[in-house]
Amino acid sequence: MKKYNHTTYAILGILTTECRTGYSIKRLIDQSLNHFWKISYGQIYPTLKRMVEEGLATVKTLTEGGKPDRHEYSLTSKGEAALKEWLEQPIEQIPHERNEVLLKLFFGRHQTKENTLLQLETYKQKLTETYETYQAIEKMIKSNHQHHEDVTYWLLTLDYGKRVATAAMEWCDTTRDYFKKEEE
Amino acid sequence: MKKYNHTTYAILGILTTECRTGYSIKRLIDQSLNHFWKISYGQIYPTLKRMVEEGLATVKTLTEGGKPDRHEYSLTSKGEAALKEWLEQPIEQIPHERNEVLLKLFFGRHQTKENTLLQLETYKQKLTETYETYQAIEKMIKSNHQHHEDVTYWLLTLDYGKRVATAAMEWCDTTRDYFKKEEE
DNA sequence: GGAATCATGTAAGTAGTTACATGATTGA
DNA sequence: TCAATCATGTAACTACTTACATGATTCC
Repeated sequence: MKKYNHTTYAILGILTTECRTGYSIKRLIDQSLNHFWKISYGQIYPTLKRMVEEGLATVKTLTEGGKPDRHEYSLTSKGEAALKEWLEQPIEQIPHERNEVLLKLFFGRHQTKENTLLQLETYKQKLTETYETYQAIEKMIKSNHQHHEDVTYWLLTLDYGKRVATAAMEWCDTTRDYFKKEEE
Repeated sequence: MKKYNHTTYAILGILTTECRTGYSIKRLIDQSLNHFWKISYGQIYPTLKRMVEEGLATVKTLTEGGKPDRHEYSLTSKGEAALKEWLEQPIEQIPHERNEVLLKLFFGRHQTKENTLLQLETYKQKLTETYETYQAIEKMIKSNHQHHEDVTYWLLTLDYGKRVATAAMEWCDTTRDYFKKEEE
C-alpha cells in the first residue's frame, strides 16, 4: 500500500474521533497530543485537501450566510485501511530529539560556570511547567468522558511525557550539584 | 547581534575543537553529538560557505594533486563572539519531540492488543540499542583523551541520554504489564 | 467595546534529507 | 581486489513555520 506522511496519519487518526473540521483537528492536537505531536494550520488544510484527492477522506461543504464555508471531513474505507496498515507497521527509528540545552552544554567549556548553572535552572523551570501542563491535560481528559474509548490510550501517552520530564529534571539537579561542588 | 540558525551555532562550537573540515565536523557529530544533534552534508557544506560570507569563519584551501581541495575553516573573532553570545542566551523553548510510537498508541483503540504489545516491544528494543550506543560512546570518549577539556561536558550530555532512555524503557515495561493484565 | 472563539486558507520562507556525482588512498 | 576512509559539493524534494487575509458571533 502507498505510504503517506506522518501528518496524514495523524489526521487519519483524528478523523476517527468526532473532529471533522480543520479547526477542530487543530484544537484536539493542541489539547491532547501537543506533548508529542504539534501541527500548524499551514499543514492541516493542504493535507486535508490532498487526502480528499487521494481518496482517503470525503468532504461535505456546509454553507452558512456570512461565515466561511465549513468543511466536514469523513474517512473513507480506504482511509481507514491506510490508518490500520500504518498502525500495524512497527516503527523504524526512534525519534531523534534535537536538544538545544545539551548542545550548549556540549560546548560548556566556553561558558562560565554561572551561565551553565543558569541554563540548567531555566531548563528545569521549563520542564516543571511542562509537567504541570501534563497534569492539567490529564485532569481535563479524565473529567471529559465524551471519548471514553480513547481515554486509556491518551493517558498512557501522558504518562510517558511525565516520566521523561521527571528523568530530565533529575538530570538537571544532579548536573547542577556537580557544578556546585566543583565551585567550592 | 545578528541571529543565526542552530546549525550555524553547532558548527561554530565544533570549530573550537580541532575539527577543521566539513568532513571531520560530520564525523565528530556522528561520534559524539549524535544522540541529540544530527546533521547532514547537505547542511554542513552550504552552512560553512555562508559562515565565511558572514565573516564568522575563514577558509584556507589546500590543494593536493588528485584529491579534492581540502577546505580548512577557522573561527574569526566575530565567530567566537557569536558563539559566546548564543551560549549565554537562555533557551526559549524545550525541544518538542515528535514520537511516532506515542502517536500510534494514541490511536490504540483501532489496533489489536497484540499489535500494541508488539509496538512496545520494538520500541523497547530500539531504546536498549540506543542505551548501548551511549555506553559505547562513553567508553570511547573516556579512552580518547585528546579533547580532555571538553570531556566532562560531553559525558554530561550522555548521562542525559541514558537517563531519558531508561525512563522510556521503564514506561514500556509498565505499559506492557498494563496490557498483559488486561488480557487475563 | 474588545477579546476570544469559530472557521477558512495561502504565500513565502526556513530547514532538513536523500540521492547523486567524483575520485584518490589505505588497509585487510 | 574490494571495502572503507577521506573529501567535496549540488539539486531536487519534503516538511514545517510564520505571517497574512477575512469576518461573523459570543461572552465579559
